[in-house]
Amino acid sequence: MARKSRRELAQQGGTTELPLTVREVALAAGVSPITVSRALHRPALVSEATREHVLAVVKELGYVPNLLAGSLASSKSRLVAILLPTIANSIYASVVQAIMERLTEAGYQALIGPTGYSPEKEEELLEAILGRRPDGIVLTGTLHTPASRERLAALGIPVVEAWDLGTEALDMQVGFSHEQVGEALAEYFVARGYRRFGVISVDDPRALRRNLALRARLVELGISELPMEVLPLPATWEVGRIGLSRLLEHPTPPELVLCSSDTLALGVVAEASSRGLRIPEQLAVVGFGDTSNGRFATPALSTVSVNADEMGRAVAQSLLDRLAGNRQAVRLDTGFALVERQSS
Amino acid sequence: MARKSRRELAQQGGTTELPLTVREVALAAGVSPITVSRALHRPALVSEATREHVLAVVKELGYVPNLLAGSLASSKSRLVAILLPTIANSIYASVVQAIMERLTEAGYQALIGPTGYSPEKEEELLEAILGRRPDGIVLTGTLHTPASRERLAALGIPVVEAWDLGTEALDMQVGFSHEQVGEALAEYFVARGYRRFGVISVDDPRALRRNLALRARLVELGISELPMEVLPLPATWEVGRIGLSRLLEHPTPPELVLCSSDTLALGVVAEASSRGLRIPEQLAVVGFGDTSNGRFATPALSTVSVNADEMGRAVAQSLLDRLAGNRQAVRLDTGFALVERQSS
DNA sequence: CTGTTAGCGCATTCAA
DNA sequence: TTGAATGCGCTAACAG
Repeated sequence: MARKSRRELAQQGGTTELPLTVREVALAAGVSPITVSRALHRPALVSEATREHVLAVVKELGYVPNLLAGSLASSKSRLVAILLPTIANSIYASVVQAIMERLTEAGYQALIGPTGYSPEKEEELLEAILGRRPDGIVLTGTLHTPASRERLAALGIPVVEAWDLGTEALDMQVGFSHEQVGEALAEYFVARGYRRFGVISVDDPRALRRNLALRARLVELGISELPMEVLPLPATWEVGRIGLSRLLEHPTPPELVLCSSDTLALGVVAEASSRGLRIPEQLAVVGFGDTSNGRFATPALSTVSVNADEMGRAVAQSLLDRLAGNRQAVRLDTGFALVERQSS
Repeated sequence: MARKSRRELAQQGGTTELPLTVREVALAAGVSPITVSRALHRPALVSEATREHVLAVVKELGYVPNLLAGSLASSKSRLVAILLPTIANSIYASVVQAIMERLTEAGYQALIGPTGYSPEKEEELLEAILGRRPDGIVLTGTLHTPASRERLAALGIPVVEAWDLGTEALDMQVGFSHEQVGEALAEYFVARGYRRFGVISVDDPRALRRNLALRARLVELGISELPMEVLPLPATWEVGRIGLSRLLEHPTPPELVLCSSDTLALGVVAEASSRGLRIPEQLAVVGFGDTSNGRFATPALSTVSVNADEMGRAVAQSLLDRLAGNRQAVRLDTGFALVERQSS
C-alpha cells in the first residue's frame, strides 16, 4: 500500500495549515496547474480572461508560490549573493543598499554574507551560499582564495568584483584604482603647499593600498616622511580620535591628516576641536568614502568621494545585463573625486 | 518514447558543466544517494568508514549540495529574512551585522530586503520573500500593514519585531521603548539645569515617537517650548548641519540639541565648530544610537546608547531558540543607556 | 491558448 | 548501518 505523503499526514493531524500549492489553486480556478503558473509568471501565454480569473483566485486564496520548488524546476533562483566584509561600515553598506534597490526592482533578492575581511571566511561562506544556486554573485575586492577562484570559474556563474580594479578579473569588475587615489591625494595636496602629512587608517586591504601608493608618490615628490597610524578594525569614530592623539605625539606633527574613511575623519575633527586645534588652519582633515555624494565636504573637511549610488547601480546593472544574456565583458571604472573643503 | 530530461539535453549539447548531484557522488563512492546525504548532514547515522570515504569523494569532486532541492524536500530552508528600512544607516546596519554573524554561525543565511520605511513596501517585499519559505523573519518596528499581519499570522512562522516594544506583538519582540527614551532625556537634562532644548530629527517613525515623548515630559516639567527641526531622510551628516543652522535662527536658540541619530549629532558638531560655537559650553549636543557601544560619547557629545550587538544577538537568539522548538513567548527589553559626555 | 507528462535534486519514510 | 521507493511544488518540453 502506498505510504502516506507528508501532506496527507499533516491534514490528518489537522493542526497546522499547510501553504497552498498550485494544484489547489488550479482546482479552485478550474484550470490546470501549469496555467496558474503561467498566469503568474508568463502572463503573455494566457488569454486575458483566464489570466484575470486565475489571478483573482490566487488573491482570494492568498496563494504564495513556493520559489524553492520553482527555482529547482527552472534552475533559476532569482537570487543574488553579496559577500562583503561587513555591513556595519557605511562605505560598504551604501553600495549594498544601492545594489539591493536595483535588484529588488528587477525581481531579484539579495542573500548577504559578512566575510569580516577574511578570504578564508569568504570561501567558507561562498561554499554555503553556492548551495542556494544564486544566479549571480557580488564579491568585494579582488582578494580571494584559490579555491574560491576555481569554484567560481568552474561554475561559470556571473560574478562581479566590486570596489576595486585588479589585474586578473574573475569575471566582471566594477570599481576604481586605489593606487590612483593615493597618488592623486599626494599630488593634489603637495601642489597646495602641504608638506607634513599624516595618515590614520584601519587595517583594510584597499585602504592599505591607497596608503602605499600615497607614500610612494610623496617620496617621488620629495617628501620622505609619512607618519602612519594603522589601527585595527572596525573603523569607528573613536579610532579617529585615538589616531590623531598618536599622530600628535610625533616630533613633527602633521598639518594634514588623511583618513581611510569619513568616520575616522569625523573622529579626528572631534578630537582636534576638543584640543582647541583650529580646522583647517592648524590641521586639515581629509576623509574617504563620502556616502552623501559630494556633500560631505565642509569648511572643515575635504574628502575623496566614491559615489556609492553609482557603483551600486553599476554593479547591479552589470549583473542584470549578464543575466539577460549579454555576454560582453565588463570592467567599469566608476572613478573617484577629490572634493575639497569649501572655502569658509 | 520518453522525452529527454534536461540533464540529458545539456550533456548532449556538451557545453556547460552541470553541477554534480548526489547521484553522481554516490556512484563515484559506491554507495546509495541517501548515504551521501546522511554523511553530509547526519553523520551520526553513518559508519565512520563510509562517512570518511564519502566525504573524501565529495571533496575530490567538489560537490556542492543543492539546497533548493534539500529545502523543498525537508521543508526547512535555513533562511532568515530580514526586512529593514535601509541598510545605509549605521543604526540598522550594525544590528543586522550582529544578527547575521549569529545566524551564519548557526548555519543560517540572511535574505535582506530594504523597505525604505514604508509599510506598503514592506508588505510587497514580504510577499516576494515568503515564496522562499524562510524559516524565520525579522521585521523592523511594529508598524505593518493589516495584510502583512494576517499573512504572517496565517503562516505561523517565527517572527521577531526588532527595535521597538509595541503593544500588540506579532510574535516575538526585541527592543526598547522609544517613549521611555524621550522621557528619560527630558528628565536627565532638566535635572542638569538645561532649559532651552532643541530637536533635530529625521522623519523616522521611532524617532518621532521619541520626540513626542520628550516634548510631553518637558511640558510636564514646565518647559513648554521645544523647537523641532524634522528633516527628510536619509540621515546624513549634512542634515545635522542644516538642522542646526535652522535652530539657530530661532529667537531663543537652544543650549542643548537632541539629535535623532549620532550621524546628525556629528554634523551638528561640525557646523557648530565652523561657527565658532564652543561645545559643550555654548551648545551641548546629544546623539542617538552609539553603534560603538558607549564609546561614542566624548568631551563634546552625549548620546543614547542602544547596544546594537546586544540587540542583534538577542534577535538572532530568540529566532534560533524558537526554531529549535522552544515555544515560549519572547518580549525582550534590551534597554538603552544615556551616556554622558566625559568631563573634559 | 491550454493541458499532459515528466523530472528538477534531495530527504523522509519504511524496510532490511 | 544501509538502501529503495516516493514525493516536496513547480515548470520545461511537447502535444493538442
